[in-house]
Amino acid sequence: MSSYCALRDTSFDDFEEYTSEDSGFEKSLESNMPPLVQDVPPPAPKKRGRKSLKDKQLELLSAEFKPSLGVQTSTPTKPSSEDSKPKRKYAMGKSRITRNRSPTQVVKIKRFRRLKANDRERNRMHNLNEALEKLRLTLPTFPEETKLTKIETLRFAYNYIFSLVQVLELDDDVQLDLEKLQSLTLSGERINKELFDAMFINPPPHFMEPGYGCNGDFYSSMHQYGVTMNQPAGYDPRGFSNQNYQMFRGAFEAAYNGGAPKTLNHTYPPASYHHQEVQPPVYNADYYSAQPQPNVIPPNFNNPAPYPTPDCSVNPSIPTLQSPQQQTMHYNSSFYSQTPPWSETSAYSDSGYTADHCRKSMPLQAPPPCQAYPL
DNA sequence: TAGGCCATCTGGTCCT
DNA sequence: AGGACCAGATGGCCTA
Repeated sequence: MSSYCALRDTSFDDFEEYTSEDSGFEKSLESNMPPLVQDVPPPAPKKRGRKSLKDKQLELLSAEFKPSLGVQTSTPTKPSSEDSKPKRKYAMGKSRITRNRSPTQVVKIKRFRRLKANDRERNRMHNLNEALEKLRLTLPTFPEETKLTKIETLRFAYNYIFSLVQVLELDDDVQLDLEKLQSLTLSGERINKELFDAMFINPPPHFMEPGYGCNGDFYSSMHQYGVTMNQPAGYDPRGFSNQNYQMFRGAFEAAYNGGAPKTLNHTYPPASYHHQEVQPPVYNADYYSAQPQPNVIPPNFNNPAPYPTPDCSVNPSIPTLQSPQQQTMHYNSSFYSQTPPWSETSAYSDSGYTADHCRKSMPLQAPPPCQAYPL
């Protein structure tokens, strides 16, 4: 994990600690202030974002605290205990910053701490963005090479995980590759990215009509597209036809094969599962690279049963993964940008259908938090 | 040029 | 006291 810090760990406050009794505070700043340089090179040049004010500020501070030639510039050492003077007792109500400080000194100290906080915040955001980038790379790749925005990445990740869980929960008696998927038609329409988008991810607004459980969801979309849903007694919205299941399964397998990480070791199920008494086995990437295993059902809120232990090491059926370049499914940005309809903050809630409504009208459950690919 | 996206700064709050 | 976290503000870059 890369990180950088524009300011050294040597804090102004520590520095202040052993100069607090130095009447020549300004002078000590000049001679003892740690150099304000970057320890580590900054991240790669950014495409966006304004030019950092940090550099200007640090330049100013550096100039202000720049040691003159011939002046000791190494980090000053704290005087030994023998040399230390008796501790001064400070007036009540005075902070370490304000005591014995001129207004100018207080301003400078606060400014220095502010710059340190800025640096920490910047580094924190870089770490956050780095984690988001890992998530972005975990998702199916984009032939168009359009970088997902942050919100798109998060929304698509949620949908993607949800979809994969749904696939795993379905019956697993169909083997379908991408070619077969692409040869299928639905209502006389060849499956293309627009139809895929509309069916699975981003149903058009006019599909958002009451009557199909959670409006805007996958099943509603399929129904709107004329998909015949099996509706046996005790209607289960997941029991759609075999052909439509094939399309669903194949589509997400294609995405799955195109974007699943290949080399990382992961643990699964999520940490929340560890709260249960049964200790689950550790799954590796091969497990997730393999075809969904029959009778291997991840626990959800309705099915907290223990995980079976797949023996991937001796399973010869693990398929060869497609590289992202081989993936032929095409998605555009809108594929990723929709708030999941089961989300509490979904735009669908504006139409009166909230996540709570979805839960009541559909037995589908949101997937458990997935930690298969730790960031 | 407006709007989206982003990085950064900033002050407040909470926690250790 | 100081760090982590958060959200609002600001301004730069890019695109339609």
